[in-house]
Amino acid sequence: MINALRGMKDTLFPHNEVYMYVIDTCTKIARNYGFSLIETPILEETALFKRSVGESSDIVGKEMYQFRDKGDNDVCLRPEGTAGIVRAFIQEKYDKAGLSKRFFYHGPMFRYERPQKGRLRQFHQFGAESFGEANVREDATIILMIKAIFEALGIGYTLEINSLGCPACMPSYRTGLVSFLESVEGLCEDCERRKTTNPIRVLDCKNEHCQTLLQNAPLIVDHLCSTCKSDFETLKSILDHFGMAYRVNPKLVRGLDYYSKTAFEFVSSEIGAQSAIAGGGRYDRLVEFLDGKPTPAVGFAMGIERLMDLVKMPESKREGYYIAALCEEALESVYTLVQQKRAITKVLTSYEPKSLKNHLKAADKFYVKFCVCIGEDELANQTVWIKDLESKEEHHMPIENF
RNA sequence: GUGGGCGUAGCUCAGUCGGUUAGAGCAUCAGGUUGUGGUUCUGAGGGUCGUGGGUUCGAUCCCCAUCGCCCACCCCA
Repeated sequence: MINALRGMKDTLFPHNEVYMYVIDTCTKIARNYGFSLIETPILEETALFKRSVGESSDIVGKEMYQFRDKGDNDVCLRPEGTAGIVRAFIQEKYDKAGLSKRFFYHGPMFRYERPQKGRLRQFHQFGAESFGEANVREDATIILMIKAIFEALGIGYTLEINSLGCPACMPSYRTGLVSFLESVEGLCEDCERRKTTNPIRVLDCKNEHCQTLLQNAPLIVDHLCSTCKSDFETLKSILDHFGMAYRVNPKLVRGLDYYSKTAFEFVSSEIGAQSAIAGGGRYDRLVEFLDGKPTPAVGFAMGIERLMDLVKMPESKREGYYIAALCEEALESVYTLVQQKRAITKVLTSYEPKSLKNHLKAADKFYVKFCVCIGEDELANQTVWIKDLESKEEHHMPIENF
């Protein structure tokens, strides 16, 4: 027997109903915010991710599904959505046109990791990217949009925000932090490694000993330039104004290299260790990193599988018909009726004549609203017998009126 | 890559301190006399006890290996 690859799942009913519900809800809200759908290829040139996500990140370093195709191109299954969209934005020359554009997307992403709760090798994200808008209100808008989505889906969460600074203030903070870290003795192995790869992440270490050593570490929020600082204040005041509760987490670092200024993460406490359900922020420099004209941008992505456990689905309703025969002679007219009715609504049937009791059981299991049967009496009178499975009302009607 | 846990019916799991026909619940199917569902009653089908090897008179149980799944670390959605 051949099974699906590790970390890759089939999605079947009723699980995929939840998936569709999430996508539909997100899509509707994103449209209200002026975003339009973009679809980019799942396979892209490896260089795209190396340059955008960053060589130093784990994603590029060890988690990419990378291979050579038959034309000897170095390609990758996309590990995240933003890079491809930025590529498309530039390829369409929207950067040169100086247009502001808002896109949303959803689909599979691939990372070669050990699967665990809330982590798959093929997983799905819904996300949105806004290009050309430097105003911090756009950052706030995106956070409020996610808030609207989670409220619509009935998902509880907490929001953490941070500012990562900009090219004016981040580099000097970073060197300051690194020299602080150099002065500290006894950091854990991971942190020693992070000192060079991603020093800010040291602040986020879960090792208690490290945390005590880091008590006096400099924090980026205390070293923001005046622009970043006032933007961060504006962001917070907008969130306050709209009743969006948040916690400033000065140690919040987005995993991907391209973020600047606003960084945020929506977290759920109900889904295991992988608790980030949405994350995003501003990435004003990514477009130029990918050879486009400098264009400010901000976006987010949410992990659909992580959401699916939390979604409260609306109650499903009985829908459609079950149409079946009580005797051999009725099979043909049943089959015809079924095909006719399927032009209008959901119809299930049985190819075998069975007892009324069996058909009712089947109809109930399929969760349709009406059970329709044709037997000897109905054939003789050219009628159908129809029962509403909710109200339990039943009656006959002429077959041509059905 | 590193830890820990687990593989017995379609699903969720019992169980055998190693002993003869391996169990339950749910699900499925068939019945409870004439054509009435979601509740109930009766019955049936369905398992090479993950795979391979070893120990033993005898292994689903003990040992080794292997594969797979889950959870956690790392990192992220």
